[in-house]
Amino acid sequence: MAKKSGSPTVAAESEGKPLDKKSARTRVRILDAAAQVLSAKGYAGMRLSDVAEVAELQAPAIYYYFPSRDDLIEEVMWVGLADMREFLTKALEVAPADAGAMERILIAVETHLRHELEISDYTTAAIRNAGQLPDNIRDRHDAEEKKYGALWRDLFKAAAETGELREDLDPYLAQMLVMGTINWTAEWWQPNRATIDRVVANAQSYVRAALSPAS
Amino acid sequence: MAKKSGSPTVAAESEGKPLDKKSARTRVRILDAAAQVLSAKGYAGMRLSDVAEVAELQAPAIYYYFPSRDDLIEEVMWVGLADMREFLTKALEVAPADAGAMERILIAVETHLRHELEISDYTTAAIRNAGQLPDNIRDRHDAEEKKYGALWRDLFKAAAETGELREDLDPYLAQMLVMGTINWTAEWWQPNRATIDRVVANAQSYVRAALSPAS
DNA sequence: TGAACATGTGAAGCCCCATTAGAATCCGTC
DNA sequence: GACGGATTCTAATGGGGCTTCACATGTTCA
Repeated sequence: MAKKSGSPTVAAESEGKPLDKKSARTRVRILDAAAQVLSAKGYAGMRLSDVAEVAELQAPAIYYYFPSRDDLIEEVMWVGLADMREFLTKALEVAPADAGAMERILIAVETHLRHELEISDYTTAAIRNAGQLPDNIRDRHDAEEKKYGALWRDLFKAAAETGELREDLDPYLAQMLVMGTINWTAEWWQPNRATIDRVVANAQSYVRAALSPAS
Repeated sequence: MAKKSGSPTVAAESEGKPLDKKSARTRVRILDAAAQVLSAKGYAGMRLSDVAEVAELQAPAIYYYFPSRDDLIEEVMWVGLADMREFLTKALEVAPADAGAMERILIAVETHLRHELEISDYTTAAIRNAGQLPDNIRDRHDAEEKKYGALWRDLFKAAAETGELREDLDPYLAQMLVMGTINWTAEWWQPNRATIDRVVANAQSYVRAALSPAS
């Protein structure tokens, strides 16, 4: 179940430090490692020694970059969602102006899936551990999750208003069912069983048919 | 996120011991408690002291019933899946003889959802922690999961053969997308947002439309 | 009643792991 | 080519949690 690590985007926010110094790169290496271990072992199962090993340094070095284990985890979880939201926002911005509500939903499906399956670790860490966080970390995560959900809610609201969503589906429930459809892919997808393109195509076809009124 | 505990069915297999003795009931109390804690805290986060508290006894007492923490967890995870499989098997057996392939899939959707949302803790524990188990526990779990997946695979195979599954969907991918649709409900459903009946109705409508060829 | 067996307890052992302390090493700059 | 900050290491500290052990309490049945 070991996954790829790469974290190309990783909203490099930090606190005003330059981004290309050796220091910054080490910080990212630690975050990547943490995402990988967190995704595989879960909140309580992630050990700093494991993270250190993946990041190729000694555990105490982590404290040079993060005040505590929980702070590191909080950052990973937050980046996972924030990155995803940024991705989706951008994707919707560049969508053709004449795209209908359903087409915008399908764009969101593709964006979410590609991000989830390609960038991966951060997102799967965020998804899998959302329910297991202690209260102190949960707050920032929940806030970010709400923002991401709001993007989707707007898409469904629009579809309901333009009649592109079947009447016998509750918009809220439909949204949750779609998010389940795509979130779950991270649990079963493996590169050797089907290409990402195939998964995206099938998921889009599936969602469009599930939501659209009979023509 | 605390959930209900109840474990009505709990395939009471054990090793030939009588089922109604005080002892057996205590054993079930411990299993129920473990399922609840496991579901909430994850594999590594589940503490025997938490389980003991929920089960209303002292932690060492658990060792009278289970050889180790891992054995207890293994049993919870296994029961979660085995119970579900039994449920689904029975539901398909009593299905009307003239039910089509699609109807049988919708029966499976309903059965899975009701079991997941009503019986809950065992299933959510099994679902959430499947990826975080150490190898020694994983084996029995994977084997059972494969059996459950086989039931679904047959349903989709049948639908593909009778033409009740759209041609542009890969049967395997379609199965995974449907299972995502329903598995994910455990992550967001709350009794106060929608009744189980509504969720079931929406999910069935969603899945049928997603899979069926345009009429 | 009392003897065997079934259940449950409290205290202690021991390993693992986050975290801290203090020193070593690297690296650019004067 | 050595000073100073940045970065990383090794070696301890301390608490938490699974597990064991020896004993208490309860229960069943002759």
